[in-house]
This record gives sequence, C-alpha cells and structure tokens, in this order.
Amino acid sequence: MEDVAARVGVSRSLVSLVFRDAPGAGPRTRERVLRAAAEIGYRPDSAARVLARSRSRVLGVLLTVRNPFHADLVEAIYPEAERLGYDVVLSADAPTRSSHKAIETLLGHRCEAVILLGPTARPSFLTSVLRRAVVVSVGRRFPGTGVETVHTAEARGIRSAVDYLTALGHREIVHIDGGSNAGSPERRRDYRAAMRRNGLADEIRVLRGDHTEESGAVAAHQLLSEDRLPTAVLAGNDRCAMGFLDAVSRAGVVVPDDVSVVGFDDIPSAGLSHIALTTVRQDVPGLARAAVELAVHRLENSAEPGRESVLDPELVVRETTAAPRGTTATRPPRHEPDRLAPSVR
Amino acid sequence: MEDVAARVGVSRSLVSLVFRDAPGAGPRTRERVLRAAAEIGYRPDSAARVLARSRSRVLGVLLTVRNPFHADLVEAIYPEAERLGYDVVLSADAPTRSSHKAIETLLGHRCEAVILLGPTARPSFLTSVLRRAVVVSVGRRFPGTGVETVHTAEARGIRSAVDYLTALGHREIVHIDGGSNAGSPERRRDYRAAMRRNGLADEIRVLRGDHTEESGAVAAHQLLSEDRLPTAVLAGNDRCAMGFLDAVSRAGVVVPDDVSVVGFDDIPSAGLSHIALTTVRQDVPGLARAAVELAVHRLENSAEPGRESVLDPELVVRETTAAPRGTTATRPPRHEPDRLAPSVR
DNA sequence: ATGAAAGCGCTAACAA
DNA sequence: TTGTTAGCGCTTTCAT
Repeated sequence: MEDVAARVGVSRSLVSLVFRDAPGAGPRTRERVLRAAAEIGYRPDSAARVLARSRSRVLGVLLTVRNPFHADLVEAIYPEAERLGYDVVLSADAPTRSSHKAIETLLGHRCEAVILLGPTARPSFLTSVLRRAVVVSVGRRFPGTGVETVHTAEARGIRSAVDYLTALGHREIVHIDGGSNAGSPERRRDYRAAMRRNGLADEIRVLRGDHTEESGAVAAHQLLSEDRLPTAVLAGNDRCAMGFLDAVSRAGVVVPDDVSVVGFDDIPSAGLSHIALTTVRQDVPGLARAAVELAVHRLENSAEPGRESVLDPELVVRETTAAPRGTTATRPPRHEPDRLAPSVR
Repeated sequence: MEDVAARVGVSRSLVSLVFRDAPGAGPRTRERVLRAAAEIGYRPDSAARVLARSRSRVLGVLLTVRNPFHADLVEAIYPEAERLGYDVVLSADAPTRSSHKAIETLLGHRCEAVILLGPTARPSFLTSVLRRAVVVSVGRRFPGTGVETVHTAEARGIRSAVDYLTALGHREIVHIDGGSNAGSPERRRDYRAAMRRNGLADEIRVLRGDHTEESGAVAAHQLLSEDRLPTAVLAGNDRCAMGFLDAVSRAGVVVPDDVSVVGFDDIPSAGLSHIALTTVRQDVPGLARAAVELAVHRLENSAEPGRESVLDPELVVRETTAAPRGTTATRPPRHEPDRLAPSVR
C-alpha cells in the first residue's frame, strides 16, 4: 500500500479510502490509484484490515461435508452473505474432527457469527460459543440459549405428505425415521399426529433409521422379509428414500405400482429423471437467507438474541407415488396442487 | 492479553511466549498465565498474530461442495494439516460462485498455499495465483506452470480393471467417460490402450458422460435401447456407475449376471452392502497427505516448484462383476488379488 | 480532497 | 527467566 501511494504520489490514507470505496476521493485520483495497484499487483491484506477496524465481516459456516443437503445450503448462503457484504469461511466436522474443533477454528478466524448446519454440539458448548460470536443453528432448536434458529415447519411438510398419500387411498403408511438427526424427532412425532388425524392410528408404524442411503436399504430388507409390503413409505429424508428405492428395485418391486415412496428435503438428485422422487422440499434458499439475515441482524442492530425463523416446506409430487395397487382410483395427474401448493421443480 | 499480563503481574511478552508455547517460560508462570487467561476468557487474536509474524500457517482448500470424492479428500486433509501445524479453511465453488472467486477469498484469508480439488480454473489464472501463494492441484495436471500436482496413476487403475474383466471372459467392455472432468481424458485414453493390449481393439466403445449419476442413467438408457447390452461397463467414476446401476436395475437387468459394472474412486456409498460396487479405489489418504506435504514442503524448504506426486490406485472387487452370461467360467472368488493387489475395504 | 499520526493485538529481536 | 521496544499493514480521527 505504501508502494501504491508512492507510485501515485499520494498518502496511504488516500489509497485506503479508495480501496474500501469510502467517500472523499477524487474520481481521477481513485482511477490512478486503482491502476497503480493493478500494476504492482497490490492486494489489501485482510488480516491487517480486520485488526484495524475491529470488525471482520466474516461469517463462519459449519457443515458436514458429505451431507448433500448441507451442500445445497452452503451454495445458497454464499450469495446471501455477499449481498450483505460479508465473507464466508467454511469448516467441516467429520469422523476425525469434532464440531467442537471445527467451531473453534471458525472463531479463530475471527468469524463474527457462526452458522451451524444441523449442529450436533451440546447446548452447553454452544452457550460458551455465544460469548464470542452470534450463533445461528439451521435445523435444530436450542430453546432458551440465545442461539438464533431457522428451520422448516416439519409438521406442515409431514402432514401434507400423509394427507396426500391418504387421499390417494393409502392406509398402510410406514415411516422410516431419521434417528436423532436434525428434524427427525419432529418428523417422527408429526407423522404420528398426521396418521391419527386421518384416522389411521392403528396403522402407525415407525422403523428406526438415520439420514443415510444405507438405512433406507436396511429398512427395505426388513420390510421385504415380512409377509407383505406396506403400500407407502415416508422416509426420514431423501437419502434414506433413495436407499430404500434402490433396495426394493433390486428385489423386483416396482415403484410406485407396488409401493409409494416419499422423501424429505428435495436434494438435487431426487429430481433426476430416473429417480423422480416425490418429496417434501425444504426451502433451501429461504433457510439460507434467513440464517444469514438473522446473523447479520444480530451483528448490526444489537437485536435481542434467540429469534426463530420458520419456513414452509412444499410437497413436490413426482413419480414415486400413486394409488395403492388393487385400487380403482386412478393415479392423479402430476403437478396437482394440494393445500401446500406442491410444485414440480 | 494486556489484562492477562496485568492479572498475573508479568509483561505481555511473557503471555505471548506462553500462548505459542515457545521455550523460555517458567513452568509455574506458564501455569498461572494459562489459568488467568481461562478465567477472563482470553483467546489469542489470530488476525493480530498473522499480522505480526508474517506467516499465517493456513492452508486453503477449494472444493465443489456437492462432490462426494472431494468430501473424502477434505476429511483426509484435516488431520494431515493439523499434524504439520497448519490450519485449514474451506472455500467452495458452485454454480453461482466461480472457482476464481473462491480462490480469491482463500487468498484474502491469507492462505499461504491453496489446495485445489479437481480445479477447472484456467492455467493463466492459476499462474497469477502462483505469485501470491503455493498452488497444489489434486487430480488435474498443469505442466510447466509451477503448480504442484498430485494425482492417481489412472492408467494402472484402468488397466487393472480392464485386465480383470478380460480375465473374467469379457470382451464387450464399454466405457462411459467423464467428459472433461479431472482424470477423465486420461481414463478414456487408458481404456483404449488397455483394450488394445488385450487384443480388443475392435470392441472399443466410449459413451460420453460426466461424473454424475444422471450421466450413468442416460448411458444406461442408450444401451438398453439397443439390440443387446455389452457384457461389461467401465464407468468414468462411481457416481456414474451408480446411476447406471440404478437405471438398469429398474429395467429388470440383473447385475452382475446380465452385465458387469466397474466404477472409479471408491466413494463411501460404493461400499455399502446393497451397492457393493467393484471399483478402482483412489488412495484418498495418500492423495491428501501428498497434497499437504507438497504444499508445506514448498512453504518451508523453498523447494523447486512444480513437483508431481503420483499415487497407485487399487482394484476393489465387490459384487457388481462376474463372468459374462453364457460363460462356463465360474465367478472368481472375491478378494482375489490381481497385479495391483485389490482388496476389499 | 488530502495528509499526519495514533493505534488495532500480537510477535520477535534484544536487553536486563 | 523476564521485560522493552519496534513494528506487521491497515483504518481512522483530526487537521490542513
């Protein structure tokens, strides 16, 4: 910067002004500074900048790198953060790396807020993080801790799926749950409620699972080993649904003729033509926007902590659902809206 | 830090010494400093630290967040970097975010080296990055640019797969390629070479694809629409193989009885019991270690740039390969070693 | 519109 | 073993 200033024959402050395009710089000077900088390949040093103003304008995102839903969220977070003038750094947890450590790294890089995707950290740890940064949790709630939260209205999503299947004539709808993953306890509970609402209390059946393809396949084998399949399966998420789909297909079961399958999330591969999974879509852009806005709002307006943002999901009807076999009901036309205005991507 | 020093009654330098556990601090003083710091919740400020020493000891990793192979690499990079005392920050490219921009972000965070996973950036851009940081490319070569490179010996992998299929009695082995993705041109070329080596020059057939499930499914439909299937398919990567598997299974084709399938990479889902994909495993821990070491070596030993590290792949025989239908040859026992010592995870 | 000077919180000689 | 003293490269009043 010294050099740039010298080259143009001005003081460093001027160069500084230009680079954070603050008012008070001659348009011509501005131009000359920029050119000189380009010539000698000058780049502002962010560490020095961060040190000087005491703000970093950096948002940290914690993700599980092998989770496709997280991948979607990350991609949606970038443009939102940029829009508000924030930078984003990513840190991943993994089998060999605790989320605890991943968060510490983020803090070490001076993130002013951390956005945690489906965090598994203990509330007590988050509380300690709260003293150093704004914390936003996506998908999991931490009531009373001061953590900002954004999540999907799981109940509405599950209900629209169950209602839809019921309208199609299904009664034996089993739920493969997602264990303790973000959103799963809610989905499990909401499934039960939705079944009861439809007078299907006796048909309630939950198979344990998690959010992996493997668990869908395991559930499939379990079901295949029994007398007969249920007519519909509501999976804990898309990956689970896809594992289920794969396993039953190999066993010669035809979807949706023999069994209907509904997922949750609407990850990109769910929409691929050869999968065409009917699923409850989470509003990824909305979640991303809400998460970033919650963080920035706290940072810039000293708002009260612990706000919550809830987004509506949307049933996306594709080709893995139809009326149960032996039913006279015709398969409904695709794209048919239900009360939550399902749509096809 | 000021406060900590005051609290213990020593100077700031002492506290500094303690925090980067440099020699020259009394074990008792050390103890007291640490305690005092804990009490007032002091955390060293990394921006200031980076500014003061002119080294950051941070490695930047560029990945495509929805690429499972990248996910594996990232998970393997973390422990390696930590072992050598480096911190890691992640930056993702995406449809809405060019790798160009992602790399700029990394540089802005003062990464001393950037590790690019399957980079698609233009060599001219990388050259400009080279002036500001050490650049390591994983999976793609940039000869003569000064970029460090680590990649798999694609030729050995492809050859072992083709040799294995040939030994099983296959002749009609088609390759679904990976377009211009990292490693694909090599794999395409190596497939041709391996076919010729086995006297199957006339059977060479390459279908265009990319590294997604979708492309495997598309290729499957293409093949299914013809008179008869080839007896074996060598996919450009595992995702493509899995898309192929899925599509043919739905069409009632049984794998491996009707067609054998081999992938490339050995991503985690390839090993799932219900998939059991035979594949060419890339040495992910090895690639990660080599990438980190190349970067650190350059950084710390002023070594000559442009080194290359090549790792051997390994054929992993699972259950998607067998002798072609109508062959008397029995299916070979699993775990049978071939010249590249294939093994089962 | 432009310049001077005082830090931001830490590290790294060097002295004591 | 401990304290002193300069900076690291930038931002930011406050003058000019």
